[in-house]
Amino acid sequence: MDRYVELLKKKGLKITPQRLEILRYLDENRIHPNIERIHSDLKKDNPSLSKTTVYNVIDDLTKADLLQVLTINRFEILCDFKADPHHHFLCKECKKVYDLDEDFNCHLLEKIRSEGYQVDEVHGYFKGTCRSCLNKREGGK
Amino acid sequence: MDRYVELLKKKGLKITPQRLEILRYLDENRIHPNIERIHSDLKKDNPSLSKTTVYNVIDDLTKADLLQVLTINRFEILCDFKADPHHHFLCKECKKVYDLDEDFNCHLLEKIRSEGYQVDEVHGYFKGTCRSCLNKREGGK
DNA sequence: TTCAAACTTGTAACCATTACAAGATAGGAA
DNA sequence: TTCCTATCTTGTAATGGTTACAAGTTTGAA
Repeated sequence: MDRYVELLKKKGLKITPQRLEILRYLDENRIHPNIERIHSDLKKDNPSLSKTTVYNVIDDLTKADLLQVLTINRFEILCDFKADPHHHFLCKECKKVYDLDEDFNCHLLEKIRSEGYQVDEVHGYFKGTCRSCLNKREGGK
Repeated sequence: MDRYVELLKKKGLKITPQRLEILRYLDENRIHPNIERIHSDLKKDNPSLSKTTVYNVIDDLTKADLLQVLTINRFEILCDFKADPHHHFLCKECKKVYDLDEDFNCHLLEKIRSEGYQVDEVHGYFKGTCRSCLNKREGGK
């Protein structure tokens, strides 16, 4: 059985071509695309795809914990296929968002849990300038 | 000299009553208010205060590194008087944002710096349920 | 095969944020 | 102190991403 069909079934969601396409797209394109990007890319193969559907599907899949939505900046919603939880680096020059695969070894998390908070999500957003943009600056001198 | 006048002067910003009021308000009310809340609270003493001014001042003060803007959720901009950098916990039930004063002891930060990234900001957003809401649940049983 | 619930689509509405222009203010220079 | 210009504040209008809605379609269980 198709990997994405299985994911949807496991969550009790109906199998639709739109959901499968969006899941596959996000799994195969780990570029943290915004809604506009997802819509315009998938429209190429499915011209009738509505932007409203992209919003709806992203909502459904996020609620089902198959995706996560990044709020790393206030200008757009970025979508991220959620395999393992991981953190993110936003380059303020080229606006690219990089995955940080390693977990931060986090004392604070244990501490706030011990204080009685129930922690469901941990988002680490690092912002600055990526190596590629730093190199360009050097080169430009 | 007034503390807030000093802050603005240090950053080369003009001293205006609106900027002073907003700075003072955010310093004295560490509740991570959104634009609407800041505007409606300050309007009480200054009825002519425009919401556009609130937006402008928040922008200016953020650029001057006197404030930070939280993008902990995608529904609103929350403003935070920036003393020391610190992280945040969002309770998904009562929507309150708590300050986490302790730094997370972060290996990942050192690691990505060592890989050549220039890191200017670290935002830690923890989400879940706060103790107060957990207690209410227990009590409600 | 049937059928109700759920999903997709397009359009219209919403509303937070931004753009803009006119008037007011701050603060350095004379 | 007065003047003058750059900057700031204000209200209104425009923008554009997101959501609401209703009609038509599809899914999947019976």
